[in-house]
Amino acid sequence: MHSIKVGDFSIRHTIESAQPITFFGDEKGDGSGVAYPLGSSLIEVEQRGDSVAYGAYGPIGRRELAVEITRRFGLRDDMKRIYASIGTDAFMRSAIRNYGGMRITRNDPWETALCFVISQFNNIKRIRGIVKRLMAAYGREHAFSAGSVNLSFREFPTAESIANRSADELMLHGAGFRARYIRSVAREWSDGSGFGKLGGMRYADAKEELMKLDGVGDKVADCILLFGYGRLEAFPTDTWIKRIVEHVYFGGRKQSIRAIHEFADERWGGYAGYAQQYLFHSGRLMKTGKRRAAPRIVAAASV
DNA sequence: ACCCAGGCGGGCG
DNA sequence: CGCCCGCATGGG
Repeated sequence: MHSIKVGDFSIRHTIESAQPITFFGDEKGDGSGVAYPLGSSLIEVEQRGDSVAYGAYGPIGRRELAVEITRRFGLRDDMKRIYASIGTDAFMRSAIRNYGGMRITRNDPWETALCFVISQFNNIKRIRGIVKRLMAAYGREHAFSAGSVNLSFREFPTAESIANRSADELMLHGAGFRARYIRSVAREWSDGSGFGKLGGMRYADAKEELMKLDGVGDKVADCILLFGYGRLEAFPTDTWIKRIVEHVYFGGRKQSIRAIHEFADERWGGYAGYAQQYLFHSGRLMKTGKRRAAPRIVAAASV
């Protein structure tokens, strides 16, 4: 295990805020860490105080691993600057106080796309279940043994491996009416049309490009841009965010999605994505009354 | 038994 | 455009 020191970081709040990494990672019971597959390696991360310990099983090199951890958990984000930028009202400052250190994770674009296509009109528990079953069915399996340690895990399924499946087959894993969206997006993604270029495009253009996909609308496109491409100006507006923004900033008056986007852009600009995550997490925990919700262990790959 | 979930596409006025 | 509807499934 290697270790680095990081300030203003909470792996627990980051994981519990239900970003893509939690959809396929195996969380430690106390929220202090997570294990997740990256290609043919299994990455482990654990926080102890202000230091982050990490390690990996598999071929990933030490340098590559350090880059991965830093990127995946947004450890280069300037939180002081972000807090100052978005913490312009009491509600947001309270969210920052309660969940400070929560970062926007940077995940693989395809994996993010799949997770959030599945997320539509669905609940987080079931989203995780569906993703897990897809991983079990289509993810390449890897096994490691070193001394007394034996472990196996599966990769996240590639777009190609899902594109070849029929919608009917995908339904068997509980995907429901999203099965045809999953298949369609996987086909487009594996067609080599190159969603890599989205990283270099203007935000509005990249979003428009994503929304051409069958099953990707305004909200899912923003999730892919935020969590998959690190576009911090994206402001995914789901039912939670809509309710919270209406309640906190519009005195409970109903707003259109468009109006909420305009508001977010004007108020939080380039860090709207961070504002969204703090709103989402604090709002959701308030509603469910689970201010200190303990994460469920969804372990399949145990060490 | 019900109700709803990190929406989306399609059809309508 | 804005609104309304149906949608597979399973956990609470």
